[in-house]
Amino acid sequence: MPTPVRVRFAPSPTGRPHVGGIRTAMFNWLMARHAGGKFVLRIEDTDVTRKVEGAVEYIMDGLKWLGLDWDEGPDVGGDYGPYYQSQRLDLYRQAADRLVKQGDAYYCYCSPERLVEMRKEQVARKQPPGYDRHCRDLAPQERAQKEAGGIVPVVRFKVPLEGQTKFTDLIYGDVTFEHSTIDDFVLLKSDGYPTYHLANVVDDHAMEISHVIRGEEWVSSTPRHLLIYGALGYDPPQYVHHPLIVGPDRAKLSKRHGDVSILEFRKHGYLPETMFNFLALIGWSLDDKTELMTRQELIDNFSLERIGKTGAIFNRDKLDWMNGVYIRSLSIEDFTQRALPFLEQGLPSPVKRPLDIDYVRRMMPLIQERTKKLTEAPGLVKFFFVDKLDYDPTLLIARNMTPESTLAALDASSQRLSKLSIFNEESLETLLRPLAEELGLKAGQLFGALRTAVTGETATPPLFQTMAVLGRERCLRRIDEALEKLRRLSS
RNA sequence: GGCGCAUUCGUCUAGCGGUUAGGACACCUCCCUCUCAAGGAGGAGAUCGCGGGUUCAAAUCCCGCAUGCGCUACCA
Repeated sequence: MPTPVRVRFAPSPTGRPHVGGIRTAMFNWLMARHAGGKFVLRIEDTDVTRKVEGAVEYIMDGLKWLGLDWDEGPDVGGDYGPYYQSQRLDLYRQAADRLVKQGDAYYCYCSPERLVEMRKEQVARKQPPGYDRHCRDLAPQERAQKEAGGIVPVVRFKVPLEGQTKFTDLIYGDVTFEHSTIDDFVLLKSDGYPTYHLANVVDDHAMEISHVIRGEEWVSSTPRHLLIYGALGYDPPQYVHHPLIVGPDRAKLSKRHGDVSILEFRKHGYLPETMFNFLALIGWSLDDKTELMTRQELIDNFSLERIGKTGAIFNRDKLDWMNGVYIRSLSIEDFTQRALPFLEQGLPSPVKRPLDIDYVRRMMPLIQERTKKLTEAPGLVKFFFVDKLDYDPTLLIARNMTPESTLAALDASSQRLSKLSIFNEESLETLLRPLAEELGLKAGQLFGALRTAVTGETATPPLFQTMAVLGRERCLRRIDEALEKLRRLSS
């Protein structure tokens, strides 16, 4: 029987959840769900200096938003806890002690200053920087002396001087590293916390992780991990390194490329469905044509073999397009509910809150297919709410028209409109189309003038539907105001 | 500098010895049309990083080179 699939997402709580990290989590999650395995969340809070308050909540928030639920983790527990590395310090200490006792690791008393200096010299001499193994073979009395001097040592791994470590990555294939290129890295820091390398190995083993799916930035660390597994006598997991998401300059995507937190995307009006689908498609593909996939389709079809090998630029244009597709696919009620918070937030402050939900419901169908991001919604419906429209009066004058002809057209419209018995899309169309002809105008000319008069915009949803939602009173008042503007313009 | 990995339209990608190198976003044109969208139909855009091989045949296999990225911390 093959070992059960157990994968993990192991973020470091140093800030808001980066889309790259979330994509790593997603690949792990997809792997678990596809194989019927377990997805565990483990918090790697071993760097006290970079720890950010609230970061764990941000990370969980981001994961939950995308529906990446975990079977084991800090909040839900599990048989392999605790899931905060800061609560597993004994385990790392024991492992480090054992390695020292076995002769696979040693105490190092070198000061940070010495290490910096050493590296500076190495670089100056064009030597590869790396620990010079100063403390690797310290005599017992030398050690005692350092200890007596109050120096708290770190524990370093004793990397074999010769030989090589090979591994087969499920994406990149066979990778080989010469031991001579690996220096004696730190396992346990002087503050008693482990480094990533030690903690990662100890925990992945203890938690029976079957596949380590992580970013490509970790491939050069993998031989170190393998060396630790070997020294500890553990069987290593399968390694799966995936390519990174990069910025337009092809460098690893980071803060300096702008908003990279998954939470920012939510704030900017992207749907979780979009992000899920889009992120899955960066570096992974099903075939030569399928791009729009539901969460379930992604689970069903996911496979490690179809993850590519090259870093991908995050294509905002395509993200926006996809978000539009998902927005259009929403039921009108769903769309309304999702857009509502953005309207409450984004409409001009004089607009009374809470918003009149029935009124909102009537305009939402008009903007759904025009919305790419939920943040655009307020701008698209603003004219339904504001009292005074503020626009350039010359926008009222359509092509081949004058202030005078526009005035006449609007005036005629106003009179007819006030006498219209039913004020809906149909009746408006049957009234206004013939009117245009009667006035000797093209439909576009009359409608254009009315559009601007009634909305203050030149691009809006279809005129009759828009007017129907606005209602007769508002329309007539706005046409009056437009007439006023025109008169001021010509005088 | 060292080590590792990568390299197909502007971008994301399909391709796994024989294809007119396919699709998507963006772009352009046309249609629809009261504007804007959406939708439909087209178009342009890739000598598959470069140079050598192997082979009847290479984007696909091999070797060099170039370029890019990653790592090179008591950070992850």
